[in-house]
Amino acid sequence: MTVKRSSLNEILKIAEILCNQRGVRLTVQRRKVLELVCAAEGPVGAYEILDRLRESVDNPAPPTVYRALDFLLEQGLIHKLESLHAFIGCSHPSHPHASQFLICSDCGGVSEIESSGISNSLRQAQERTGFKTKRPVVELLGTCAQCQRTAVPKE
Amino acid sequence: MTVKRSSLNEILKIAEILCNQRGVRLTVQRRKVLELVCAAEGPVGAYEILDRLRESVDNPAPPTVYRALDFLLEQGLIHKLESLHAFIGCSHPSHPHASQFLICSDCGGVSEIESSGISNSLRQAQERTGFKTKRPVVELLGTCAQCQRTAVPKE
DNA sequence: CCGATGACGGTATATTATAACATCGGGTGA
DNA sequence: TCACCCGATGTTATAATATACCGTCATCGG
Repeated sequence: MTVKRSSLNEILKIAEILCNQRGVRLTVQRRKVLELVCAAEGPVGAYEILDRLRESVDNPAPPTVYRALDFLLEQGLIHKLESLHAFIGCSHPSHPHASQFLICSDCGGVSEIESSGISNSLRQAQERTGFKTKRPVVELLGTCAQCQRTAVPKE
Repeated sequence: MTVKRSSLNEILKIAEILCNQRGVRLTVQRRKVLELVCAAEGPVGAYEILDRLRESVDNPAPPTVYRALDFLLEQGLIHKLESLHAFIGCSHPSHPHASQFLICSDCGGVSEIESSGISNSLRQAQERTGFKTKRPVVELLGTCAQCQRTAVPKE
């Protein structure tokens, strides 16, 4: 269910191809921001990206980062984690999809899952209500299996 | 599926009872903030609450509002809409539950639904992954049935 | 060449949220 | 009664997140 993360180079190559196919430009900044987001261990905030961008760009300002992030979001190359105000690389950008996120508050780790069960039930709810979803936000905040084992046994 | 919203007085009464049962204090500020959130047409931001609070409190500061909101969230009397940075009264505070929200970007309306299908599929995903959810965030951003009809027919 | 468009730089500021510390008030036990 | 604790509140300042706005530049199609 959990999707394996591709290597950075792989991701960048896919991104390049996708943008070409779609006739949109993966410019230097956009590419750099994508790289920073995907290279990160976990989710990264916009200002964290901004900081890391300082190493390769002269004096970047917030709009620079946000513009790139907006583009990458539109292209489905990254996701925004609303509950964390942070961004994370998409595990499988090649096809459009609705993802769900398991966010561990202990270790900070995030798993992107793509559960057909969840997608189906969401779709059914939409059919019942006539609501048309543009962007689904499904984020489960809690404790991952690993951290549950590591946790203090009693207390 | 959509839950009818109770009247303001009803809500306040229920809140009072619940807090008594739980041995927590629904103080004047907390009650006032709950009232403001529930009286609002749709979701309200913290600073919007702050503004409205000025009418009944001398010179309220952000922490006043956020503290009250935190309390109300803990007690399940309101919900936070992460994707809007806004708060909304809980439609059915009497029992613990996981809600989902349909957020219309056209009219700004929000429906709270409680779909067993969605809950079940989320639970299944948790069982598969061993993840333990403390707080689920399920927000569908899009267009409500009403606004789809109202929308420009072609374009 | 011209005009349109999209990307970018840069400044300022809006918006959302919390840190830190002082105070107050009500209950509890000595 | 008094000392004490603790939860709630007041107050100031600031952190963190996000966008408005405007000018410039490059590219592309006509």
